[in-house]
Amino acid sequence: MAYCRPFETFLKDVPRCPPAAEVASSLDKIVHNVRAARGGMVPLKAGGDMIVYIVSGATKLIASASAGREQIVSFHFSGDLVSVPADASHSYGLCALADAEALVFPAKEFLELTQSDAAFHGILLERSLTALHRCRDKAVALGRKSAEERLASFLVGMGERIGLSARGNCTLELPMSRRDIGDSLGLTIETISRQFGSLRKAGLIETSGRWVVVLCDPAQLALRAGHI
Amino acid sequence: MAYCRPFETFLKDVPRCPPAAEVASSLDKIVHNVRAARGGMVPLKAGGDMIVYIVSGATKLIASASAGREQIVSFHFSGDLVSVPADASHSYGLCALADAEALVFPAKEFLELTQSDAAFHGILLERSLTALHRCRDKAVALGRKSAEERLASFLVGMGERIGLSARGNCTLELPMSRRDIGDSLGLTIETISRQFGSLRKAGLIETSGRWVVVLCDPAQLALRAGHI
DNA sequence: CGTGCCGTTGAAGGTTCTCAACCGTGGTGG
DNA sequence: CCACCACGGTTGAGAACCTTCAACGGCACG
Repeated sequence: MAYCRPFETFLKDVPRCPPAAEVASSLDKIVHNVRAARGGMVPLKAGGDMIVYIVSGATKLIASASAGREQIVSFHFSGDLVSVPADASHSYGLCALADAEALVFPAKEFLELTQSDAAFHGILLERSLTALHRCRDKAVALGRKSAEERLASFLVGMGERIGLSARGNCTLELPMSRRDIGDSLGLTIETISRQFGSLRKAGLIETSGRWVVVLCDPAQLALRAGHI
Repeated sequence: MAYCRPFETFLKDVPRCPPAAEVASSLDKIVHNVRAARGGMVPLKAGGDMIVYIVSGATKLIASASAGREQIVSFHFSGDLVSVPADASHSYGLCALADAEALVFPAKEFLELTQSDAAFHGILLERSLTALHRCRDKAVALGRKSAEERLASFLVGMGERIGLSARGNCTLELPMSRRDIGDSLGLTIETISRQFGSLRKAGLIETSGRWVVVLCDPAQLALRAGHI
């Protein structure tokens, strides 16, 4: 029964109110409980879109274009729900930034089984719209912003999602490498490094080691991010 | 009662099966029937996210970053459902490419009212996931692709959505200007023009006037688009 | 203490942007 | 009817930003 616990976390976390026992048990039948070590791919059964619930850890959703180029489409943390398409213009995969535990559902069955539960479906819709809005903001950054603006934008966004705010500043423990940040912002690691240096020199951030970043003035940083 | 017809189109087009009369009449109470002339903004009541159904015409969803830079996030044609967020990192607006007619719903009420209709909500979820997947593919293009690949990607995508296929080629009547294409691909009009020239010289497309593009070999074009 | 990975820094190069001029089309008015 | 203008698109030259290539530094691990 210990094997079951992540699924129970999922049931408690995602729907606003617990789904009918029947729905829960049907979902339990199609779920795959998986783990991935830091740097490894989250194993997704081939053949169809998947819905993945991140139980613990942190992950990146990677799209591969031709010629080995990789674009990180989004980062996901525990509690997030990710839709991973199988057939698209690019090939997608989910990769662990830190040791991760996830629940994998075939999307088609997942959506069919939850359809009877209006509240549950409502949550799914809400979450997918949030994901869409985030993806659009990312598209704006990739399409129209300079390297500095992209990094500022990234830091502000991460601050809002996983930062610890205190007295006007925000401390951030990034789970991803410079390379990951570059692959997410459409830039190279060198450019990321230089922009970190530039923001540091401007007094907007402080860094300590590879992972910790302090946003000294998030509002000012948001301005530099080109946000409205 | 003639005023009512777009709403009926919506009811017939969007849900797989007609919603309960009660749901339909509640939706009818919150809908705003709007029009926008070519080049004009689709009027959205301020104060909250909106869901817009495009009855006829063609539209672009624009995000404004600071300094007047504009990024076209997506194009939408008749039958499409668009979510327009009010509070985001950037300011969004819907603009008509051709004279357009649309139905505007406040998102919150729309989602609440349709929640009781499982099939309807299912469709909404499916459509928002499609939008998310398209947005991700766009993010890959903006983050990791050259100008030529972006344009090829755009043309292939438009071909799939609004092209007329015939004997291995695909004729496309674009409703948007070169500037719009540039704003969508994160490039300038000059670069768009040069890449059109380059694809024309390569024999992959033919153009006639401003609007008509023939994709001579869509498969080859998809290869140039850097698709997997 | 050596090794390997990640991050930083510097110099050269390339793709796209910016600026500018020119062309073709469609609409307007004399 | 045709000249004129406005607008969108095309083409060219130079500049800017980011990438590429390369070397170096620091931290973790064996």
